[in-house]
Order: sequence, then structure tokens, then C-alpha cells
Amino acid sequence: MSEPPQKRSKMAEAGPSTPVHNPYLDHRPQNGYASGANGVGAANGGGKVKNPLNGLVPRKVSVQQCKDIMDGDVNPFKGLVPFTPNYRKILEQRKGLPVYQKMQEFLTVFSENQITVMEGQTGSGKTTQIPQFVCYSDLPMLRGKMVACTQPRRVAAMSVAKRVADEMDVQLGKQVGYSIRFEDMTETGTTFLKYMTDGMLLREAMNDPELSRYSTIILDEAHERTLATDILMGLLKDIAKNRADLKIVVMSATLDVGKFQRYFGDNAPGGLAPVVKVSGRTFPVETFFTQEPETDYVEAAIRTVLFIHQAEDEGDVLLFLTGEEEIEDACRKIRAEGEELSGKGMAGPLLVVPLYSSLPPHQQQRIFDAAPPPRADKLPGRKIVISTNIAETSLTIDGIVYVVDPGFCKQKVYNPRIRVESLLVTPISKASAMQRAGRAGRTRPGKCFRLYTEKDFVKELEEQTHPEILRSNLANTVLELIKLGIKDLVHFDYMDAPAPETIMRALELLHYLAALDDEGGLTPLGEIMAEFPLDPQLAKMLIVSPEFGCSNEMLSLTAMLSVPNVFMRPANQRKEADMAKAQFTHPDGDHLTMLNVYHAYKSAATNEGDAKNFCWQNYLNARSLAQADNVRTQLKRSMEKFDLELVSTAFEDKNYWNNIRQALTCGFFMQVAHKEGERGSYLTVKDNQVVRLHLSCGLSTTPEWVIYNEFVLTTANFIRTVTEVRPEWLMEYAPQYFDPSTFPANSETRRALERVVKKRSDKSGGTGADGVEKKKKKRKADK
DNA sequence: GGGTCTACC
Repeated sequence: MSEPPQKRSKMAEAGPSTPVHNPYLDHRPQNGYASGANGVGAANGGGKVKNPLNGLVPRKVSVQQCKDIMDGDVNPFKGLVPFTPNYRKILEQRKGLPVYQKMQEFLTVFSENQITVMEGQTGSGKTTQIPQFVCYSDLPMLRGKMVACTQPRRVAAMSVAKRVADEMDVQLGKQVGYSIRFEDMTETGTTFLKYMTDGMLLREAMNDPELSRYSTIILDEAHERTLATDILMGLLKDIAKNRADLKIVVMSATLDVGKFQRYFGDNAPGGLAPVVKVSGRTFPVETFFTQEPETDYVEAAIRTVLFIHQAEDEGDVLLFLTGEEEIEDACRKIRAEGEELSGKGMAGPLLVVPLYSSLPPHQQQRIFDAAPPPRADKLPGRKIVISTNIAETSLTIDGIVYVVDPGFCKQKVYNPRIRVESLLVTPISKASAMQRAGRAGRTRPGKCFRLYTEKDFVKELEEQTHPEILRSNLANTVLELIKLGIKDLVHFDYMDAPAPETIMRALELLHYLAALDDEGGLTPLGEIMAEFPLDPQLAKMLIVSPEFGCSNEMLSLTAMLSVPNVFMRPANQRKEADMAKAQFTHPDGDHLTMLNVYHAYKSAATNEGDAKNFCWQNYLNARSLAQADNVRTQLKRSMEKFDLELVSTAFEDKNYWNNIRQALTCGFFMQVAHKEGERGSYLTVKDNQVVRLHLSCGLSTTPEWVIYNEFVLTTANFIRTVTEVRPEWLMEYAPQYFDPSTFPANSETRRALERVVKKRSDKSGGTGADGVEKKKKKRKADK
């Protein structure tokens, strides 16, 4: 073996604390590293093999020292066992990645700064390589620390961790692992590089506000600006002030890296955090615009796809549309037109494949099928994928050469004034348009057809998509922030601050749910609510449910309400699907129907095959139900953790369903609508929005008072997943919210509430104690 | 008559 690396290190010589030997290595036995079977002594055959880490000073490791580790004979992270041939094969590939050329620059910036911004285009290799460079330099294992790298998506966290484990020649779940909801593939004391979802790191911060187990935190895909990443950025900026030992790397793909530099540059020279840029490895994409704006983008898109099929060279097409119905419709039309063209001998055969998230996995897989072979007359076959935004970031399809971009997508928007989150078809941003175009150049040069004018692109499209934090109801986020110890939510250092009204709405909700006290701190109930991975309303109804003797049922219901819709309704079998649903329908409300479905599923599904069969026969989404079951298990563990009783009322008891509806009321009393007039029209309480019951609603009558799970804004205002409630419950469990004197005089809602007050005082001669308290006493008395 | 972008805990 060559001379000890530190003698060659210019970097180490430059540092003030250049040691003769590495002081950190003296601590190995204490911090659990290199002990037992993985230990240095176990594999090095009597100390003849030198540890490549000897003499390295964490965070002052030079590029040469890094390369010595990578090119060495033994794996210093795995008990000095020799590297495998596979390791060397992958290493050669790694050396070809653009980011490898930036190792020197990255290590220098990383060594000298607390916060580093990394701009890397797709295909640069930053997601796999930068965390490894950080590990070589940071050497977290020598101090019992970890490097975290966050991802917006679970699959990414899993697949990248697997790849990096291979690259580092270690077993996944040992030195390199991942942590996502439902799955922790890490080993305490062994794992030093952990890929995880951003939401998972945020959860960890709730119990470890300094994130003290990490020496470096890498936020990847920060340009996506997920809610969790945005909150983490604010937190990390704050934590970094108190933890000089914490390093932060923010990785982004877009050109708008200046915003990250400014945000993280408070203490940097010129107010800009240092940036390292690395280009990607993609092929050029030629972009075309229309001359005139299109009036009907779906029609224009279909026309363009057929034009490409007839006029362009071989290569698959990706068309972006906004939703399931639009996509299925376009698929049918393109298939029909394609067959006609093919029949006339004007074009080759087509394979048209839809892609959206609610599609069952085996159908999603079809996007990877090969294009049909050419016909006898040599006209090439072609695959057309018609997709939602899922193909923009989450799924990559190789072989796409042509992208058709009508310029729209469905986006969540939140209106705090009426407290409604809805999906709207909106123009995409420039950044999104660039991302879509890039999908054409992954395997060879491609073309992107934009169905809007260049002028509109330049003048009308926003630079970036509005970050999620500006488009969401923040009830959940605000609860998390308070749990994280953030006192002043309005002045928290957001990269983009949400509207104060949005925060106010969240605080108001939490206050009414009794999660917050008058000083804005968490109540004991609020503390528990924050621990549940649920919206506050759902958490509340679950936590109070033991008082109503129905916590087993509420576990099932909250799980069902936390997963995508379980009812399937294929376009050509709507009648059959509706009939199947009717078997489960409870006349008093959709929440109760969902519970019926869950119970039927559980009794039918004793094994996986039966479960799938039951779902198939009843037009139910097997994936959703399996997910609900998974969620339920997790929630049940939380219930047990907080000693919340798991109880049921006997099914024969006349209060079985009422108890469930009352617990529901405790969580959702702010989502109540009151019937106005006889034409099936409702008015939401306080916000006074005119709404109608959604078509999917299974109520047998139109009750005077209903609780709804969702407000949907499509062709009109609808409320979805609706259950009848009694006004007595509203006034008993949410006396403040339903105090008649807080409603406008002469409003129909106020008069209805006053009638209830009168009826109650006639009956009992008084108002009585707080509802939940009374209920508690009643249950105690029952025992 | 009317019906679900994508993720995450």
C-alpha cells in the first residue's frame, strides 16, 4: 500500500488542525463503529492492511484522499474487507458521470462552508454521488453520526439507496439505508448514509428538534418545493445557527439557483451561499411553438400526435394532459384515428397507453412496453404515452423522442377565505415546460411540440410553479411547526411566506379543535394530535373515539379517509360499479358506507388472492384498501403508544352507528352544511357557500344537517363523503362554534340552532356541562 | 346533470 494519504494532502496542510494521526479514530470502540463482525480486526488479517481512513481529518479531506479511498484495495466502511470486482466495475461508470469532474470543487466548498448549494441538471449523477462525496469528507461514522439525503418521493429514496449501497459495496440497510413511512431500512450504529423522504425527516425533527443525529443534511430536489422541503429549509436555517457542527447541502435542478443562494446566504460573503454547478448529460431537444393560440388543447394535441405519427421519424411520443377522463378520452380518439390511418396505409401501427397514478400497477407497467413492430410495408410502429404530470417528475420513460405539451396541468389551489382546497386546470410554468421538453432528450436528440405561441410562453407563463406551501391548507403544517417549537408562525423564515390568512385559518381550526390553548401553545390533546400522521380533524376524531366506545371503528374510518378513493367506476361499467357500491351503502352517510366496505373487505380477504378477488368483483380499488389496512396498523400502534383504549360498541347496540357519528362530529364540526329550502341545496356553516351533495353521495334522504369530508369545486360546488348529524351533537361537542349568537340574526342556520336550544332547555331545564366531559362521565358510570 | 394532478407523514 502507498504512503499514508495525509502526507500528500494539500488540503490538510492548509488547515489549522492538521494532525499527525487521526484523533477521531481513537474513539472507534465507543461509538459502535468497526466492532464485532464488521470490525477492522476481523478482516484485516492481523493489522497488515492499513485503514485508508487513517490520518483523515473530517471535512478537510482532499480530492486525492477521496480518490485513494475509492481506488483502494479494501472497503474502509465495511471492516476493511477487499472491494469486490463489481465495485470496481461500477466505479468506472461513476467516474464517467459529469459530477465526478466536480469532486474537487465540491469538496473545497463543502469544507469551507456550512451551507453549500448544488445545482445539477438531470443525468449529472448528483443524487448518487454527492452524498458519497459528503461521506468521504464528513466521515460521520467516526462520530456516531449520519448523513441524511432527503427525496420528495418514497420510490426515489428506496431505489437510490439501493444503487448507492451497491456503489459503496455494502449491503442495503447496513452502512447505507433508507427510511420511508412504513419501512425503516437502517441499522442503528451501522447506517451512516440514510436516504429518506422529506416528510420523514420532518417527523424526526418533531422528536429531535436539533436533528442531532446528523452531521450533514442534504436536501435533494429542492426545486420541487414540496411542503416538507420548504419547512425543512426554514428549520435547517435556524438549526444551523445553533449547531456550528451541522453542514447543509441544498441540491436543485433548475436555473433558479440564485433564490436558494440568497435564502441560505445570510452569513455568506455578498449574501449568497456558495454554489457548485454541474451540467447534465442529456441530448438536445428542438422546440416548436404554434403560430396561433389553440382554442381546444385536447383536439390540438390529438391532431399533433397524429401528425407526428405520419410525418416524423421513428420514436415514441409522450403527450401531457390534465386528468384521467381527458386521458382516456384522448386514448380512444387516437386509437380510432390511428387505425384508420393504418388501414389506409398512411402510417404504421400504434400502441396508445394511458398513464396516471390511480391506474393499477400492471397497467402502469404498459408504458414500458415496446412500440409495435413495423408493418410489412416498413411504416414504423410507434408508442404513444398519454400522461398526467406523473411523467414530469415521478416516472421516466426511456425511448421518448417526441413530447407534445399543451401547456396545462391540474393543480391544487387553496382559498383561505372560504377554506377550500380544490383542483383547477391551470397553465404550467416555464420551469415545468422545460422539464416536459427534457423528457424528449433522454436517449437521443428529440423534439418538443408546444401547443401555445412563443409569445405566450415568454409573457404569460410564470417562471416557476408556485410552491406547494402557497397552494395548500396549512392546518397540518401549522400543527407540526408548533410541535417543532416555532412560536411565531407568521415570521418564521419561509422561503416563500404563505398568506397570513392561511396561517390564521389553520390556527383557528386548531384552536376550535382544542389542540391549542389561549397562548397558542399545544394542549395535551394537541401534543398527541401532532404525533398522528393525519390531518388534525382526523386525529381529533380518532383520539376522542374511546370516549364514544368506537375507537376500533374510527381507526378503520380514519385509515379509509387517508387513502385514495376505494370506489372504482370504469367508463364502460358504470352501472355495474354503482350496483356493487349499493350493497355497501349505509342510508345515514358515506362515512358509514366506507366502514361497511372496510369490514366486508376484512372478512372476505383472509389472504392476498381473496382480497384481490373481492375487490375485483365489487369494483373496489385493491391498492387503496391494502394501503388503508397498512395505515390502520400504523395508527393502531400510535393509539397504543398513548394508552388510548381500543374499544367497540356491540353491533347490536342501537348506539353503534350513533357513537361513530358523534366521534366524527368531534373532529369535523367545522365542515357542516345546513339544508336551505327544499331543492337539495345546502349552505356551509359560517362560510355560507352554496353547495350540493356530490353525485357519489349515498344518503337516502336530504337531511337537515350534514358533515362532509371534502368540498369539491368542479362544475359547481359539491360536498363529498357526507353523513347526517344531529344538531344536538354539534351544540354539545362544539358549543363555541355553534353558539347561535355568533350567527347573523335571521339567518336560517341561527334560527335552526335556536330551535334546538329551546327544545333542550324545555327538556332538561338547563344547558349542562361540556359535552365530551358529560360523555366521559356517562361511560364511566356505564362500567 | 353533475365525477380524482402529484406526492408525503
